[in-house]
Amino acid sequence: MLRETVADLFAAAVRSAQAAGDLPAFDPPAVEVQRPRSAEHGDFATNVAMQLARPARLAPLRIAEAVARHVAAADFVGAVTVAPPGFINLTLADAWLAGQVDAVRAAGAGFADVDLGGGRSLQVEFVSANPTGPLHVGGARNAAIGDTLARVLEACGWRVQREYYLNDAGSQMAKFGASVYARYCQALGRDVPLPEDGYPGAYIADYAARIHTAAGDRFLDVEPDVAARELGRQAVAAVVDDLEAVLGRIRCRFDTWFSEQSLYDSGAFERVMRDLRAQGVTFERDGAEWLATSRFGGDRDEVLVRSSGQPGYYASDVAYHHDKFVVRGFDRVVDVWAVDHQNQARRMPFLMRALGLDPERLSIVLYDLVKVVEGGAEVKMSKRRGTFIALEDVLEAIDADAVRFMMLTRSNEQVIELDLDLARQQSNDNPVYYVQYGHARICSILRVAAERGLGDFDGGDVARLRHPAELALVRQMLRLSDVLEKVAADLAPHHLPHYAQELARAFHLFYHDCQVVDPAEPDLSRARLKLVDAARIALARVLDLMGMHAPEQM
RNA sequence: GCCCUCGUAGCUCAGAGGAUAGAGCGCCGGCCUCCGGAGCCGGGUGCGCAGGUUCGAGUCCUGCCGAGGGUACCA
Repeated sequence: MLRETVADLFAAAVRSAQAAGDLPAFDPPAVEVQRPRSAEHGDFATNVAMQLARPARLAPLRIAEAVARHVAAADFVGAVTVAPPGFINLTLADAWLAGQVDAVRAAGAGFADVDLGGGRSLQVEFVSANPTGPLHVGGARNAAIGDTLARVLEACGWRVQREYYLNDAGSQMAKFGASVYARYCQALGRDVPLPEDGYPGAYIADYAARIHTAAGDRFLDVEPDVAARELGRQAVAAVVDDLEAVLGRIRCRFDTWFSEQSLYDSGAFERVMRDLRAQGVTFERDGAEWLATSRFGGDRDEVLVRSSGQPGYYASDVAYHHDKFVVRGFDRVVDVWAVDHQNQARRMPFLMRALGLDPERLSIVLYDLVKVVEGGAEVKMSKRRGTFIALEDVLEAIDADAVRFMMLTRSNEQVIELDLDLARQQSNDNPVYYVQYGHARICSILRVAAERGLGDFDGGDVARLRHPAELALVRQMLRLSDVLEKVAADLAPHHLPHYAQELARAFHLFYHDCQVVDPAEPDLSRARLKLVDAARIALARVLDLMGMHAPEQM
């Protein structure tokens, strides 16, 4: 926001310099504004003079000086300077910065909101792990990414719906049902072997036992195929209950749990197929029905209906995304998938075009795997093999906020290595506590202030805030909007925890340098209490956007 | 084989084509008669290798090396 204002200011300065004859006339390029790494270089910098050197045929430094002279006065502009090889640096005005403390407090819970979505609808579909067993830690990464993106996109003005796609159709489901059926029968003394390619995990027996408790042994008399299907259905319902519970523990909630099977039951799939056939983008080959994705940019065609008559997995993707965009009419959809779906992700744009939809409306967030190490060896995770680390078990050892922070801090493309032994040992070192401690410390200061007769500081005059540490803290708070824009634009939530640490650091530094509550200096105290209160708002906002608690005490 | 991602400090990781590449952990040494020491300060020649593009490359391109993932009428 502020960044754009600064860019506009520089762009106007370029035009003004041209109008005054200080620069030759030419079409100026878009002005790029960056945040300098070093504080000596001010709050914002532009390289526009370097970019102009060629068209203007002048030395960058000369151009920079000319543009800098034409930067209009504004309340937020403190100083405009020029530095070799041609940077124009802008420093925010101290008085304006101090004034932002009141602005932050006025904004309250909506602080740093930035309207990019304009109220348009957006669906974030995430987790969507197969409902055939407990959620493993990789699912926690998906959950942290998806939920945080949903929160950030809401803060960015999108009307967000959160969805979990239940893969409750197809062959995996049949194997799951057969596995539950086998365990159910075994528990009741019948020797029904686990299917060859069934699920070997011990939890299958738990679900069988739960169904037995609820429904008794009546499925023993039901024809096995029918019983397996029904037990599968009931087990999925139980799994979903468990998923909802464990996801709730890491503060993820879903608006809808969308059943894949419903696409077939409702006839939605057949309707989409009819549309595609009518458009002539399907064809028969080798007894299967294909979608001619190669006509839409794909390097191959995709099977919709297998020669067996069963729909392939691509069929579900087609029908499901048709439902999202055409039936339900989302303006945008963000799907959060693990990197092992990279091929599927690559094909999505072709699917969109085949449906007559703009591929830009669909974003796929691919994140890399969570590699779990325990006892010095990697634990290969596979539900089908029955070996995996359940999120639930991790949460026994590590606090939910710490788990989220860990999952969020790495960029999506990084493999996360989770050493369980190390994590258990070091969970108190998790940086989330540094951020939360800042928040708790502020709350403590506010309590002390009230005890010492400074509980009402609304009349404090922020103009008294001039200390470098005070202004540095304000500067950090004001960055949050930029961070949100960045997270939303790149669908990269990892910027948030990094920013949170910097914000907390700015607060701790300020706290170290400046006495907040000082009855001998009531006016200064009231001004600083306002600043501290604003910092509380900012810290609470960041923590909430990451789905973490902002404790008043620790 | 082909495709995708990654390779930055002892370890785990940030880094919006710009200025002197940062943080956490670990290690060493300091800091409160005062609002929470889960804090603060100091201690460091690390961008896998080789070319290229650019006024400027950790960042973009090519090749190589190393790690992971993907390459079905499986989901």
